[in-house]
Amino acid sequence: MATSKSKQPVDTNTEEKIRKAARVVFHKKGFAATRTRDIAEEANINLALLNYYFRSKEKLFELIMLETIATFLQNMGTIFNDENTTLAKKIELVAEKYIDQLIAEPEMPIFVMSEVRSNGGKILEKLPVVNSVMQSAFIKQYKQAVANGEIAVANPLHFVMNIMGLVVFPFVNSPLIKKAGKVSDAQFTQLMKERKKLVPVWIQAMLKAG
Amino acid sequence: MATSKSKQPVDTNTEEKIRKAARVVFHKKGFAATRTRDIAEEANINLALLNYYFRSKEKLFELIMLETIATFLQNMGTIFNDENTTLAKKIELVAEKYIDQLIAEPEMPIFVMSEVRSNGGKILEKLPVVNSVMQSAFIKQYKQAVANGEIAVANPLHFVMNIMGLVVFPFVNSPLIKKAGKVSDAQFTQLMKERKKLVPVWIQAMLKAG
DNA sequence: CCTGATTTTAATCATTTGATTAAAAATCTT
DNA sequence: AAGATTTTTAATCAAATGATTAAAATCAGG
Repeated sequence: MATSKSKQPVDTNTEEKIRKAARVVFHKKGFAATRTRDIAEEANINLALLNYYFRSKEKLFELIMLETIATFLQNMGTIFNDENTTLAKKIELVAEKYIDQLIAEPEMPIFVMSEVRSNGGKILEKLPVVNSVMQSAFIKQYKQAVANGEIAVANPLHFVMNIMGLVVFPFVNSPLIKKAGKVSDAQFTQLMKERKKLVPVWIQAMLKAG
Repeated sequence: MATSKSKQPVDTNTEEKIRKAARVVFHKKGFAATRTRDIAEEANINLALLNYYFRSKEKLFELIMLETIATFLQNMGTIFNDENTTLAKKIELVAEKYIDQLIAEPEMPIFVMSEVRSNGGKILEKLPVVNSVMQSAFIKQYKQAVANGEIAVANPLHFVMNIMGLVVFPFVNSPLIKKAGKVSDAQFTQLMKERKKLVPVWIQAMLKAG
């Protein structure tokens, strides 16, 4: 039976190699379009080892999916729930950190969104964190600002959708944007870096309008 | 051989029934997760008829995909290229019509985005329209406004990404938003209707900031 | 180095799935 | 209505794919 306390060097640890390969392939092609043979090839291992270490394609997939979402939520959660930063500062931090993360791993959101869809949203049940988003310090500060008359649109959901939309959408549609805008990969990355500063400014302008 | 000039009533036209079923199933599950048997079942036809009328799953899929994108581009294209409306009016119209369209067919964008991804963007080659987006009246008016000093951010790509992001993102992430925001389907639709008025206001506020 | 446990491999299964075929049924033409 | 054409059906194929198995190779402890 496979355990995680192997004594081999990390880069030759088979279990780890498979997990990393699975992450790459699943992120790129999604669950249905991925064949276990694709993962085996990416990991340079015998196909049977995939089942030896992870039982099934489904199990391996669920592991990768939960790992992917958890990493993301963890990063954002620390920003959202910091009691010592202002709302404006949180917006800056979210835009900056999130865009950095997406530059490093641009396929993440479309992967998650696609699978949540085909999954009928059932995966979200396994993520209790989702339920506490609206109780975060971030949202409390927003509501306070609304009460103070500093913000025009009362519903914080619009606010969250706006930030996420401005940050995530370009990455999810990068092929279209590159094609329509005649933009190279490097230029696209440059545009995204610009948005790290622009999104907070835009969000502030939106908060006063509405 | 199948022709399109059948004399049967439309709702019993087999070719049409298959196309509509294929649209439903492909939109919901994507290419890879869709089995031709799913489509046959949805259309209530014998499996072999799918190949009889459309040759292959790939051919049928490409038809649905191009049809889906073309319908969308056509609707947006008429708004974008109307010489007789102001930039502000175009923004209002795009938000309103696009959101209406997405309320009616919320799976459309995630379907297109997923497949463009797994396709490596090759489908975009078959859509020459994509290349002319940046030559639309919409973009010309934007550049003019920048020249007049009415708009702070010079690059119209940011502008397009912002509108699309604000409009499309909520639909693409509706399962997450409904779960995290504890929002029912009806409430979600109501939120989207609110955004028809809000998005143009926000965009105007953003244009002045920057 | 021997022995038992663990890991890896090659071969093979069983099922799923896209597609085809030949015959039957329905429709059209004259 | 007869004969030809088109459409539909049931059965089946072949390839792809997730998974298993039994044997071989490797490793760890004594």
